[in-house]
Amino acid sequence: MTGIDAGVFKALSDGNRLTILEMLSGNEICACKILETLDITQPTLSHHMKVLCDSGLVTARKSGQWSYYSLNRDKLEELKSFLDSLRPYIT
Amino acid sequence: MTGIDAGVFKALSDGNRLTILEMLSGNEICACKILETLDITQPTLSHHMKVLCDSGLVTARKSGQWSYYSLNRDKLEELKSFLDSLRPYIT
DNA sequence: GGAACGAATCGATAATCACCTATATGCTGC
DNA sequence: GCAGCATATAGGTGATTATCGATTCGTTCC
Repeated sequence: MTGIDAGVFKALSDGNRLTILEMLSGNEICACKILETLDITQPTLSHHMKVLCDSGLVTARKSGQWSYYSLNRDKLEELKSFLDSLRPYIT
Repeated sequence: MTGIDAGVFKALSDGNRLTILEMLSGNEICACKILETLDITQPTLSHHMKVLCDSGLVTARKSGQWSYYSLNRDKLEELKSFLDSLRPYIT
């Protein structure tokens, strides 16, 4: 109906990815910095960043050999709009 | 950090469950009504409703042999608060 | 009690996914 | 070119999950 994609929520449905999003709040962060924080290997982080980017929640910027990530405002707003459209039943 | 549970998003990460939530927007609906709409079997619907209830997004009410479901306002607010806490990076 | 109905549980299966190791790619110096 | 570093991809594995048919449970009505 609303046309929102379950894929966005699938991207959010992992503890490590939620931690990454919290790290990105207000910041643009390099992959290596995220790797220091999480207890996962580099390929696994790369996988998670791909999921987040593919979902549209995160955008990537490459500078030389480094990758910087940040939150995508539009997608966040889209998510909030969807949640706002869900009205609890008034008894 | 925020302490939000990835399980809530896991519950949202399925197309059928998103459709169910949209059906529940503003309404309290009987399971049999949902079953009419979705192209799934009754055991599968029962599974999805359990996932939604366990996540806290949906509450169930039994009346005789019927089960009625509705959205849980508090959990929805919790979700919105989390999304609000995610601030996009200002360039 | 017994039939009928809505809903939950059981058991199984195919698909998805998070994670790893190993390897490849791409960029930056020298 | 070559060494070194950051990141991406390939391939594989164990765990989770969406789905089904069959069955069970609980309620209603005769």
